[in-house]
Amino acid sequence: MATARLKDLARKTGFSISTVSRALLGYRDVNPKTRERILEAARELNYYPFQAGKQLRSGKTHTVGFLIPTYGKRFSDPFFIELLSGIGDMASTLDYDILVGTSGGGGKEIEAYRRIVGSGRVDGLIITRTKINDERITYLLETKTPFVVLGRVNNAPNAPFIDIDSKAGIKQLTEKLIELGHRRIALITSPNELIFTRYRNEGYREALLENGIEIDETLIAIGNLTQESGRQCALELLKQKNRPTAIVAVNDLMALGAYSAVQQSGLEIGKDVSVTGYDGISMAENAHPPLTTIEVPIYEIGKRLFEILFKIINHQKVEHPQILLPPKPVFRASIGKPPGTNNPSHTFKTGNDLSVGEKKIKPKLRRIL
Amino acid sequence: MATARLKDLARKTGFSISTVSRALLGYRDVNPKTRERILEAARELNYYPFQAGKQLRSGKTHTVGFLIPTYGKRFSDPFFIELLSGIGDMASTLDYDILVGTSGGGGKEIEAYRRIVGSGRVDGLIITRTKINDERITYLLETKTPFVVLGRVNNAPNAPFIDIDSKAGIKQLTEKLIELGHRRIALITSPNELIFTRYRNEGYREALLENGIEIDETLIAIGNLTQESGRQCALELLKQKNRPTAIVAVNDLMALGAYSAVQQSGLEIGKDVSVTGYDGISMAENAHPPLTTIEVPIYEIGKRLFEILFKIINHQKVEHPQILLPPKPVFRASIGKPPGTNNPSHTFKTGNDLSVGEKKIKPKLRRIL
DNA sequence: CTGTTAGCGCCTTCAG
DNA sequence: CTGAAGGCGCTAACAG
Repeated sequence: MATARLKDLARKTGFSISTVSRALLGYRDVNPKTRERILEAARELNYYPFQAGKQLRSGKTHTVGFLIPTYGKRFSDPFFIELLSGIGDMASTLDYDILVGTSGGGGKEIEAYRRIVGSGRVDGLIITRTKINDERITYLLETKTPFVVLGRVNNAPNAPFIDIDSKAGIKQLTEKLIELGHRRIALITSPNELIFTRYRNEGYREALLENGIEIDETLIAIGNLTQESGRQCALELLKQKNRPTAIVAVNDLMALGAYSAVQQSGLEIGKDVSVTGYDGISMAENAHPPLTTIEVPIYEIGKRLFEILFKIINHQKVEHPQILLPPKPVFRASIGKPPGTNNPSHTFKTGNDLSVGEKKIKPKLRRIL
Repeated sequence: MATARLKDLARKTGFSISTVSRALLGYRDVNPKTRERILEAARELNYYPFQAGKQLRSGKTHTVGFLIPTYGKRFSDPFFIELLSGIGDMASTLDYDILVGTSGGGGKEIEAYRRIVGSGRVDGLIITRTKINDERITYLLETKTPFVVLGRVNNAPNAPFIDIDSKAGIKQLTEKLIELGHRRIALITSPNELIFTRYRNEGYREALLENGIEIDETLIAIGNLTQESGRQCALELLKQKNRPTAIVAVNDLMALGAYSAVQQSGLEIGKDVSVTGYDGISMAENAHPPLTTIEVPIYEIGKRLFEILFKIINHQKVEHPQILLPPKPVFRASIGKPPGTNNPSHTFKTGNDLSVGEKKIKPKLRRIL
């Protein structure tokens, strides 16, 4: 019952190992009857080509690597499972596998990359959470290892990537808050070394400055992207005597953490304090009130990231190696006019999406019928 | 700049390939000076043994497999990222990698297992979301592939596993609701074919029956473990004229979905409707109000699952191959007395854990001082 | 159309 | 203490 190998198929069918191999690979110089018998035997014995042998010959692993970035031990952004699902589904469609690793406790992250690439375990890598002058990128370029980035990098102008224009995204959310009448708008942002922090901070700053609002550094808190850190940052922000009436968080998890802080402080989201996030994880939609955020089609992006990487690995031409998608803000009940405004505070109805990035025409037509 | 191989080290140091190999593996029959020179060269050239070559010789992949169970495309239970982090951290400590796959769209799940095992890509597997008479288990037993299960199986009495006694867990939560005065307690459960559904349903049924409450089948809804399905199940349940005053969901994600439904219906969680979950994901703690649930130390369990699998793979003795952990209920503000009771409805304070599984003595002492 | 042969990188006898 | 040789499973060039 041990797993079948070419040898076994050869013995069983009476042909040589190489004929068996050729038949299975679909070479044309094999007698159709022979091929049929061999395929039959392969099915019967549940044959799957032994990967290591194949790799040794071909140099291909049919595997791509993805290292889960971890900030501390209880890292659990659902974002990554969706990303992984997207990558995984497309990978399995194209008959690839995914090697997943973690930076593994205290070990240096780059070391994990060196090991995986150096030992020839993958044909390419998908990189996320890029940092300023990211050493992983430098290493992959040096070793000519194919890779694709979710997000952007600053040390490789030609690196293939997919990203959302998050500067524009955060800017739009901030502008919406300003439009609603907010002036004291806080920002819960991410560590400075992360590339995307730059873009998101910039969006916030631009929105304020263009509307004549001065940047108040005491309204800016730096979290580590976890829900708990969002809660703590928000608690600090709300402690101030002249507390903010709105909080812009750079990811949904921290925004949801801010929810806790607001409610814990006896305040109401969307009324006393408006909150926005970024990512569009499903928890955002189902939160109470539903969270205003930027929808990121992360499952789809995962698929497309893999497609790009696949093409690079197989030396196919990549039509668009650098994709910057427009942000898709979704305004929900987590934002409203600041307290002290006459008008009804809830501008957006619970559970009702008002997507800007997407044109929704169908519903209107339906109503007419 | 191509990756260094034994050949390169041999050329560089002037020794033969086999001497280099032995030096690197720490064999004692190598001249210390020789070894030093070889190790030096290895460091310099950034040598990592080529995995495929090693595997071909040794039969070991130093890799374990984990297939993400997907119910539909937007599956995103944060539970799995934490599990994966635990597995991954322990794996990297013991110098193993993880091969992750998805069932990949419509493809049969078992096919993915056959391919991964058949092609010799892994030394063992971690299995989750087991079904009744799970065919994966049958297959792994047949092929003598090492595996370990998160949860239990019904078709392999000796299969190594780690599980929480979820029957007892759900029972404790249900009993607590009964104790608070609830009589119409609904259940949002999972598909029947999942093994754990049995245990959790049983806990619910036992709690009711032992307290003289009849099972009302109209109070039982079956979801698919996603937040959205929890919301829909709860909506159905709350539509009834004689609506339930409490909802027991078999996982946190569905419980949080129920939150939406309750609030959408203009009701208040913990007051009009009590809700409990299961898993203890971080979103449960940060929800509003915080969710009563069973804490599952999933990161730790991931680590221990890998340890067990590691031992099985390496033919080490496993002291406790079957581990059933006691449930650890955490009562939070999502539950209270049913409406119409005189006493104040909020028995549990927001954000204050009242863990039963854990003895908390320190706080009391602190108060005395 | 089919079989023989060589070699990918590694480890491990076996000789010396 | 060191080197030569064989073979894990697979593919591809070559011979017939």
